Amino acid sequence: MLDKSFDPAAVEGRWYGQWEARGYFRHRGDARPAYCIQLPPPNVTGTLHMGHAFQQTLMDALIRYHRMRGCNTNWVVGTDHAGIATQIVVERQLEAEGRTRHDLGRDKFVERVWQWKQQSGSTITRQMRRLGASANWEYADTEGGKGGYFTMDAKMSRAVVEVFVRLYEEGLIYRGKRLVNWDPVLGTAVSDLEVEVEEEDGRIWELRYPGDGFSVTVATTRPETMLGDVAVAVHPADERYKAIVGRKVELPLTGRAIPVIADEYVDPEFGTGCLKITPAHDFNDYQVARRHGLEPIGVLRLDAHLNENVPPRYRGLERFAARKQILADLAAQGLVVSEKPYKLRVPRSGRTGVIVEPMLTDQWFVKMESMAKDALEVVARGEVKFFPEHWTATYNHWLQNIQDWCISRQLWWGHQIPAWYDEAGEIHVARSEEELKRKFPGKTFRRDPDVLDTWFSSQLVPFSSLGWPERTPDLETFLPSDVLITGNDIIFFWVARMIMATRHFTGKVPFRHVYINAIVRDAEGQKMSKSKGNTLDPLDLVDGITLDRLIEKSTTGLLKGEHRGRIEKYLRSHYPNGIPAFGADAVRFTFASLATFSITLNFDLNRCEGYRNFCNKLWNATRFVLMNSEGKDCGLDERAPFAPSVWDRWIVSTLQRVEAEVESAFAEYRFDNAAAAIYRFVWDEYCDWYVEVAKQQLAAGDEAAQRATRRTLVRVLETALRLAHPIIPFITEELWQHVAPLAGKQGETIMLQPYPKSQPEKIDAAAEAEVALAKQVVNATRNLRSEMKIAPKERITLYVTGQPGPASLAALPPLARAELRLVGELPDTGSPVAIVGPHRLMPHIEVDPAKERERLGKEVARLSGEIGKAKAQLGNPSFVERAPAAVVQQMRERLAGFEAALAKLSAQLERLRR
RNA sequence: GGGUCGUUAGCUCAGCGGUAGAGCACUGCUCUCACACAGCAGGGGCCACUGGUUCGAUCCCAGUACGACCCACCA
Repeated sequence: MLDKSFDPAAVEGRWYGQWEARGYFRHRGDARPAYCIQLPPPNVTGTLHMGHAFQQTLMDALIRYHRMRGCNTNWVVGTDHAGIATQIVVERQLEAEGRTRHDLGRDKFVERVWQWKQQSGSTITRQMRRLGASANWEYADTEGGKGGYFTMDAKMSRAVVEVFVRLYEEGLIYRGKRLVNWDPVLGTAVSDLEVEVEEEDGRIWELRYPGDGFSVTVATTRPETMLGDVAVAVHPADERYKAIVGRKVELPLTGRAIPVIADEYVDPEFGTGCLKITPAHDFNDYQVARRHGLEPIGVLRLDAHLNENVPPRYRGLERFAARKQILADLAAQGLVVSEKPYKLRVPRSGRTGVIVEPMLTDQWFVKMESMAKDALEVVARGEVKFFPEHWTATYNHWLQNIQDWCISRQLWWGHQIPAWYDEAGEIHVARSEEELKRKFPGKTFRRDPDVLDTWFSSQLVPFSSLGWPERTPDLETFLPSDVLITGNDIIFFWVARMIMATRHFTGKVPFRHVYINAIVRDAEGQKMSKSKGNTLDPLDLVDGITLDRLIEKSTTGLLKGEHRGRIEKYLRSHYPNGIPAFGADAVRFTFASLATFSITLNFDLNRCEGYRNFCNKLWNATRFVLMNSEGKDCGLDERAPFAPSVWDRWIVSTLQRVEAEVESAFAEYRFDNAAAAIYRFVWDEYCDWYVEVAKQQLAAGDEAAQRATRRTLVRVLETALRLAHPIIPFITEELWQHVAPLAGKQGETIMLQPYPKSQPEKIDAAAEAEVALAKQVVNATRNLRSEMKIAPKERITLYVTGQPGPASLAALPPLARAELRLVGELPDTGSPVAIVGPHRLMPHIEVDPAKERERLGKEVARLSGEIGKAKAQLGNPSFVERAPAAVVQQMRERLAGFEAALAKLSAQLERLRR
């Protein structure tokens, strides 16, 4: 016997361990069609946030759906070493101990990161399990941690080296001194994508550079870079400056003379039309200088302090201190023409938030042009499709304007670049140092200290996780995978690069579909952020949390103390009683219901509560069915007399439609529609109508009718559980264990049962039409009861004209609490009347004739209005001529229906007037 | 500067050429033998604005306003 209400904690605890232990999540080596999803590998030391929970819910729903549809499913999971992010975390730990990574040295530091990884590495995979993720944990898992692959484990690393070497051999990887974005705090290059440009309030200065008998005025937002100027540029067509092009000006504070050059890049309309050229610290200036054969002069050290190329006075100054000093010195010489507030776009490092400097350094790059072209083509050909489709434009735009990718990072945590330098400084790229030593006996080599951008290894995941470069059967079976579910923020970082890399190395696309999931916001549509206190921990929704604990959690580890008060206030007003335990199924159902093609998803706790209630509804419906079916004849013996009612046929028919609806919803990735279809069927149809009628059929029917009712109750429920399982796995498993035997089903788990398939032959249009009318009749009667303020418990006598069918006859007594009197004409009592299709309904009660006339008068007015509108439409000749015949016909029928109802009502009103 | 998405009931969102929908919230009445995490009934919308196309527009087109996001080299 089931408990009186659904207790998610008890149910969830029972199932996940068993599923995993019995190996249900694993792929098989058989001939069934393959279905594969690659999880975007979360940071190994990360914790689960709402975005993960959302994505994973969708992935798990698809995996479970396809597993039940008979596919050989393989949800490939793993974790990412997340170079910069992880290194920062460990460096902060060291900082707290008063040490830096340099105190430890590279080997010890890397060792320490591994320790941190071992210690905190399984958090996120544990959390995924709590949400029911049926991932293939043991797959691609060389560390035996049942957490999938790790991007730095031996197998994945081997693929990284292989890819690097091959690209180098193909001439697609090169090393060179280039201007790159430099994070002076981390001391590493970062890629364009890792730089976030924000508009900020700053200043702009105009500086005068004196020449012989003339001077030029240039504008700058970064005065400290003037020490590295190599020229002043003007537009070639600018009449004001034609005379001075080719002449020299003195670069103040340095005594250097620099030329005035002419270049198309300069906008003569902006400022004075003169532009200082600092090639070592500006991307545009770098290009200009190259065109004019000017050598860059770097003035910044890698830590963004001024270097030895500047006058002694400024050497060693930090960049902003230098700015101050330089401005003061220039002002003293009368060379600062103006200083104004200015909105400028400041490039900041995505990880540290520090202002990045363009810095001339030796770095490794990948040539992107040819691979990008191919990646554009496979999408254009439809081999990879985006959902929603408009993301294709974003993808295309980036690839059409792609720059070479700087892949080297001056970090310690990551894949060290497989390149060595011999004594002569010659570069050798090889699979290992041993290979080099065999090739060049006696030589000594020094390995390049740089590591690769984390995305360099992530981009290989679609094939490296399947065993590449070995030609494994899995590579054959599961590449391409079926769908990638990920956020729009990593279309460039990851999606595009996976397509390029996978195409290049395997000739295949990595996945056929890309579903770009919505960004999870809070209920008010605000971005979730720790400093606002509006983040939600998915597991707090599952398990519940008290207000005190929530405040404690949200305010520990904060950097800025002043946020604390605001966060606490937010939490107290939004969660005065903490968060109740909704359970994993409710959280999943909420995510599915909110998964429209919108760009954002506002996670509303009220919705979550509603879907917890839905789970409880399903639980109780099952409870009812079990109470009435266990130990009784549920029609398992096909030979026993069996008399299904029109309601029985109707619910089975409706089920077929819902099955079809869910199937197309999944095919279109419309999880919201799938969830809504299931919700409506279970609650609005099965519980609200079928179960209520079934009560009557069980109480009053003969043996054959009872058998048919039980059989229908049980089988429809059993099917609905399977239908809902991909979205709400725990509760459906628990309930299915009880229901399945009554439906004659065997099996250890619902997970491996076949998914319900719509059977069109079971669609019964006649039953549907009859039940639709019966519902209207019941609703109209209930409406009359409510309007007439008849007590809910009171049974009424109801006169009905028009020979009601069996569906109405069965439903009216229990659902409208009415004793029926079938009549040809209504008695002349002045009781209220409702008109439904061919029927007139009249509860036998005493009413105030005046009030009843008023009520009928309102209804007459409403109908007259509708008739007016319909007549106007049909009276319009161009409508009748041009609109499709079916639409016109529909309008005529509508009008006829209104007119018939109005005639009956008018007659009734007339009678009241007598 | 270029681009994408959005603006529908109090809130969060479906619908996308022919009678405006859901969940939650709200208002009544019911603790009725599966469920008060419930049942029944009900109120609530010039579908942002302005034009156009059409017999007909929330839906298609153009523009405007507001909002969100992405890309971009103006010192």
